Amino acid sequence: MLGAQPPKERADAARNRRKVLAAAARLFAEKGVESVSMDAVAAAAGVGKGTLFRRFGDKSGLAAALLDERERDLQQRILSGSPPLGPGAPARDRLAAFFAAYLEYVLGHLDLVRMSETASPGARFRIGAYRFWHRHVAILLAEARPDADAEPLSHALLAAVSAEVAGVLRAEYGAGRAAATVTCLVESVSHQPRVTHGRR
Amino acid sequence: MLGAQPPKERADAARNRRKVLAAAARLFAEKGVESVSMDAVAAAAGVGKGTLFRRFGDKSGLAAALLDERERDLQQRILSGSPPLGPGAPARDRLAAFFAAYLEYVLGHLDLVRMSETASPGARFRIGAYRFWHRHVAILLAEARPDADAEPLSHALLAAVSAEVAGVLRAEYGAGRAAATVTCLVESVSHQPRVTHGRR
DNA sequence: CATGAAAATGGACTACAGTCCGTTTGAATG
DNA sequence: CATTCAAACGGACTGTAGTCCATTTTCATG
Repeated sequence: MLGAQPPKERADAARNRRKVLAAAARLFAEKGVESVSMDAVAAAAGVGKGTLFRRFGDKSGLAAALLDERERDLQQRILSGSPPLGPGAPARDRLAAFFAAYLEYVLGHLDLVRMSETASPGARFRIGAYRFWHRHVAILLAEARPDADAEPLSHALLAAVSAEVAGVLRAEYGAGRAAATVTCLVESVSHQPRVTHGRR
Repeated sequence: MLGAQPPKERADAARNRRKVLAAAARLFAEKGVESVSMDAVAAAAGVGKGTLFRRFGDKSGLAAALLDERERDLQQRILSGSPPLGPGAPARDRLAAFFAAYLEYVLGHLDLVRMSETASPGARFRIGAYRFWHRHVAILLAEARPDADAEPLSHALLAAVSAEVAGVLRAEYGAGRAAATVTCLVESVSHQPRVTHGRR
């Protein structure tokens, strides 16, 4: 009953998907993500434009597909790696570890991630991977700060490590201060507030 | 020595600027910001496309120009209004007040602000107004949390009230929880952390 | 292996942002 | 008022994202 739920992929489709991903990876590496047009990718891959868009939806989808492997790696380390990134450590520590690792991931593929987040408006929140990060953070946050509204707060924290923001932080202050800032933010939020009994 | 530093604006330029802003405001209100093209604005204003772009740079510039008045109002309330938004209140309270007011401003003009932030990549951080908000937050933060790196942290906090994030927060959780979340975030960050002497 | 329907293909087509440059206009000067 | 030239103008032009649909390919079935 389990198994190949998605009703298979036709042979020509698989072949073309590989051709496109290979061509896109090469072109992006050569000329930079920004300056490669979808026409150029289609031409280099030897497929029609329609094929390209049918398969990947838009430019952000193509970028997301290229990031997929790296993403899965980080997801695995979260789900079953060693603490504090993986299970076993206190929620606060796991949050800090996740944000540090995620920031490193984003900065390591900045242009691709930016493209995957900004090609179409709101793209960031529709990507499957974002749901995963959001869920992960929300669960940890609910544990570390049971008094807070974990789901929306998770969006708010993740905003600080979007490609645009992470890129500006590194460009203006350097990778070290960027990382320290994210850590500071996350630690500030993941501690229970002092009780503010009585006086305002 | 003070005064008209910018060497004046020619009469035709001023006339056209007014025509464009009026036409854009009308069209945006009628059809929604997203679905109005720059061609349509130029046609409705009765000016050429070149004029439109010469004056406003790009679509995000046009949106920013339309927001200008509302923005100045908020800036005035911050610089010389009554506390806690204006001067006089403790930094922590001013931060909370600013973020609440800014969130309300963003949500009140969501489409325009989104356009001003996302029309071109990185547009958000180049807009003059962003510099103002960033500076304001950084100064207050430096006072409330002298141990933190205020400038980058200010970017990180402002990320939570970008049009994209604010829009998602309201769409998914409603305006009330969105506001509470931003307040929670800001209050968490603007309190000195407990000293974590010794362990870990 | 023949067949036929669903899936995939490719490239012409549309719509839009943004550029370029020859022409027009405003206003400062004598 | 005539002259002059920098500033502003406008619309044709370019490059790109994304759509559409007539044609081709795959593969399950008999």
